[in-house]
Amino acid sequence: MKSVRVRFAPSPTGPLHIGGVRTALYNYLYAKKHKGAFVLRVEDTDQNRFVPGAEDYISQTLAWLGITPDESPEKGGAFGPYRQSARKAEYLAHAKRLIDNKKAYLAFDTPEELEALRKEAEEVGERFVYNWQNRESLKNSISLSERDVADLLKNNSPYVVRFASYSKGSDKTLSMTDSVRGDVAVDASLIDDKILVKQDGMPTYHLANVVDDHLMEISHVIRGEEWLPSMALHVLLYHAFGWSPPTFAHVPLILKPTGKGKLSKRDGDKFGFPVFPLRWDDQTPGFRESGYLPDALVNYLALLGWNPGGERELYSTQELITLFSLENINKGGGRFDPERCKWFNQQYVQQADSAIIEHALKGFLREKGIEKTTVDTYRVVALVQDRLTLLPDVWDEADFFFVAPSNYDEKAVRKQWKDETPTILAAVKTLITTAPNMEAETLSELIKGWAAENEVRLGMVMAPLRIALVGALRGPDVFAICSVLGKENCIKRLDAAIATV
RNA sequence: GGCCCGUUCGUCUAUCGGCUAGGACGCCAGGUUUUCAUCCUGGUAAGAGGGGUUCGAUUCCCCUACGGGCUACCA
Repeated sequence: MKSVRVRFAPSPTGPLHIGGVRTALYNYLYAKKHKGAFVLRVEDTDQNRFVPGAEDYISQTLAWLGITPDESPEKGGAFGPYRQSARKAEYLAHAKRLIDNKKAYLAFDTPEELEALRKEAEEVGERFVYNWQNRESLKNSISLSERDVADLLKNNSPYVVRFASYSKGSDKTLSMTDSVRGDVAVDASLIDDKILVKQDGMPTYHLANVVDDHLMEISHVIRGEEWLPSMALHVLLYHAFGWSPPTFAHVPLILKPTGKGKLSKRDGDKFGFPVFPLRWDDQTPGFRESGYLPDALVNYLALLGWNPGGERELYSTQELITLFSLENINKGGGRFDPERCKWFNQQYVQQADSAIIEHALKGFLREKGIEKTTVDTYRVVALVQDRLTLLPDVWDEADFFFVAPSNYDEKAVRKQWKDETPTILAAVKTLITTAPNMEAETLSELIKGWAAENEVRLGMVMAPLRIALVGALRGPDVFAICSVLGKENCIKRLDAAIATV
């Protein structure tokens, strides 16, 4: 049994899309499950669309998510180079091999000529297809005499290399198997003569992809559904080279939350959720900047389009590896559901090591210019962690620990602030001042005891106390807040509230 | 237009011929918390339509509808 080698092969044309992230994840899970290799190969054969920084973005994303490649441009490996631009000679040699075997040919038709033919066909309601039916009447090394071809080459006439995908007499039906979809049959005579080498001497995706997958000994090609239509072409190419094709698995697309089509950047802007893993180009924040935990994203993405069966929702990456299988990938496209994604994050944030939350909190303190504080951030985190969904929520939940209220929630005051409130708070202040310690339990007993003794309804104490300390009716247990705030802070805030409200 | 792929609650999904169609998100209601959130309990809601095959179809086959992808000297 051949060892498992899979690859993730993105083009560095911009930030990695969330669908691409999931494809990478499935590749990773499959590789790890079978103790195989996960290869990152950069497909930068289109010089026009190349975007600087995109490759770096891809590796950073994979690193952040913990789906790190075993072989990559950065890391190297036994099958390098891993950047297609560095493998040009390999592709040209293979193209030549095909030409020598009459499986490919030189085509001299200019883009303008082809455009004209397309237009012509369109006018009669048809489509121009460059294939076995007309290749002998077009300008190429099959139709032209050897002499004409030699002349054209001598004159440096630009040309491309085309694949003679189908020729008269070959088998028309091509039966293939896809691990996700099962048997797929295609009429080979309908496939056009795809360009293998462009005028600029660079290979197209199809050539480079097939050559590399073979040379890199890729056993399973797990890629997006958008490639399903070219599976037949690729299989034909493998045959033309005399190679046996790898196993294919085409994963469904990720669709926008509502409406039609694929998930796009606009959807994120519209609904207010990230669509890119990391921030790109100072634009909208990515999942990382929005406070998503990598494991949560991985968990959500894994289950969007794949399911091991059963009723569990939460899986560690290790469990995903153990359970993963190509056959359990769904056939239909799935909508990205921001709410559900958030729920996964909430689950992970609540289970997270509190140091992660504390780190986020300290980031906010730095950002707000709060250099030193008497408040213990560790204790704050313990109090607010289970109230968080996204990491930045920590500030919304804990801000009042570090910044005394500058105003008091009007509605709360109107409802809770009575004539006798200042007197009650003054008494509470005395109790806190003279308390033997600042344990929440001690304060609770002290204040509740005082209220009972003096026949003051507890509600008359608790709500105003909370308003005085927090500025509104929100937050964790009020005695816990007192405890973490410390004696001095409590007294200051009580004084301020009594004076201002 | 042509080719290919798909279709179970609003959304993600379980079911691999026996179903009172299960779980999760969301939403609604109740409880806990003298606040808010968390949390707990309950509720809401689905096999696109039509033909077959079968004792029996969500499950297998066909047609239609709808959705998606591809149709570049882009990947």
